[in-house]
Amino acid sequence: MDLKIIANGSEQPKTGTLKRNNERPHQILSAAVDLFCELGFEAARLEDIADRAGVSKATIYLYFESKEDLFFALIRENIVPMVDQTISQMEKFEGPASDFLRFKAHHLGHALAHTNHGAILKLVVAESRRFPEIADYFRTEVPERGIENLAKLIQRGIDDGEFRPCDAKTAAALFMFPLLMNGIWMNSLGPDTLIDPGLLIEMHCENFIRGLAL
Amino acid sequence: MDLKIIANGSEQPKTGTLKRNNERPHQILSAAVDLFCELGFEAARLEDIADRAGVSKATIYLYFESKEDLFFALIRENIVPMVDQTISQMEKFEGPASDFLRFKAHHLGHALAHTNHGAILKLVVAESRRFPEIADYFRTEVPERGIENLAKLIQRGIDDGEFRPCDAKTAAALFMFPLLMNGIWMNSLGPDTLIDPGLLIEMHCENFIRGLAL
DNA sequence: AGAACATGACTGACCAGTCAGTATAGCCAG
DNA sequence: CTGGCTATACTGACTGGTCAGTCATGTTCT
Repeated sequence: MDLKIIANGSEQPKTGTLKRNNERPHQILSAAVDLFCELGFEAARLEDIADRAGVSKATIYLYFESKEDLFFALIRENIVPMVDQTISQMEKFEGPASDFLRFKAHHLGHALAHTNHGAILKLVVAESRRFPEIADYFRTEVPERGIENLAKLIQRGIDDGEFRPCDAKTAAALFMFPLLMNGIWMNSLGPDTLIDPGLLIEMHCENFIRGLAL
Repeated sequence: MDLKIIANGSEQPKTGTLKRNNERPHQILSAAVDLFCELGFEAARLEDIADRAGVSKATIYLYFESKEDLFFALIRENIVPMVDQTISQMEKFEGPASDFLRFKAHHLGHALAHTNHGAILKLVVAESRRFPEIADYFRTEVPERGIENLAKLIQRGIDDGEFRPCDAKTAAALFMFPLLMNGIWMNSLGPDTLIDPGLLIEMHCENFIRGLAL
C-alpha cells in the first residue's frame, strides 16, 4: 500500500483561502487522536471523529486519504516532533549524563502518564501488527532514533567514569521502558490506587542511576 | 452487563458424551488467543476463529456467550493461573529476596517476551478502556494480587537489611514494568535489532537489585 | 462567474449473532 | 439385534445493523 498524505499541517495556503480551511486538518486530527486513544483504531467511528471536529464525514476525505492515513498523520504530527525536540535538547546538553536522565525522566514520564502521549503509544503498540507500514515508520522515527541518541548520552556517561561499563543501547531501553509502561498503564488499567505514577518515576530515576553508578 | 460463562474448562462430562466435546472449549479458546493477539479484539473475526478451531461459527456459541465472553475466558484460563502459580512460589520461597527476583525476572521475562503472554498483555491493555468489566477483573486478579505479593517479598528484603528502605509497592511495580514493556514490545514493534530481550532482562535484574541494595 | 469548500444521502461490504435443520450416539422396547 | 426415539453436537444459511468511503449537489468566498 502507498500512503500519500494529502494534507499535512505545514501545507501553505495557496491563495486567499477561507480562514477556517487552515484549521481543518488540525481540528480533524485532534478529534481523531481523542477517539482513537479512547476506543482504538477499529472502534473509533469516522462519523464521531467528524462530529467532534465539527465537520461532516465527507470533509475528512478532503484532507486525509483514509482512516489509516489519519492514524499515520497522528504519529507524524504528535509524536515525531517530540522526538526531534528531545534529540536536539540532548545534543545541546553538556552537564553530567545523569542530570539529563533525571530531567528527561520527569519530563517524558509526566507527558506519557498525564497527556495523551501515553494513549498514543498504547494505540501504536496495539495496532502495529495490523499496520506494518505505520509500525515501520514509527519504529524508525521514534524508538530507533530515540534509543540511539540516548545510548550516545549514556556512553558518554560511561566514558566519563560517571557510569559503570555496560551495553549503552540496552541501558537506554531500560531507562525508557518503565516510563513507557507507566504511560501505557495510566492510559489503560490505571489510574488506580496501586501505582503512584509520580512516585514511580521518581524512584525509577533514583534507582536506575544508582544501579548504573560506578 | 453480566458475563456468564456457559462452559468452563473444568466442567464435568455428564454422561457418556462425545470425546470431542470436552476438547471444544479449549480448541476454540486456543484459536481465539492466537487471532485476538495477532489482530486485536475487533479485527479478529469469529468465523476465522471457528475455522482455526475446526468448527463452525455457531459452535462457538454453544460454549461461549459472546465474543466478549471469549476474551474474558482467555484471561481466566491463560493468565490468572500463572499469577496463582507465582504467588504460591513466592509464599514458599525462603532465601534472599534478590534470588527470587532474579529467578522471577528470567522466568516471567522470558514468558512475556517469547510466548503469547506478552501478546495477551498487549491485548488487555489495548482493549481495557472499552471493556471496563474485563479490565476490572484483570486488574484485581492480576496486577493487584501480583504487586501486593511482590511488595511483601521486597518489604521482607528491606526488613532483613538486604534492600534499602523504600516504598515496597512502587518498587514491585518498578521491578515488573520493564518486563511487561519488554513483553509488549516484542509482541508489537519487535523483535528488532534495537533491543535484545534476553540482555535487557539480565541487565534489568542486575541494575534493579544494585539500585535497591543498601 | 467560478473556484474552493463542504455536506447529506447513499452504497457495498462486512460481521456478530441466530435459527431451523442435519447427524450421530446412546438407549430401550419388542 | 434392530428399528424407532430422544438428547446432544454441530452447521449452513440467513439477518439486522454497522461503517468506510463516494458522489451529486449545495454554499461561500473572491
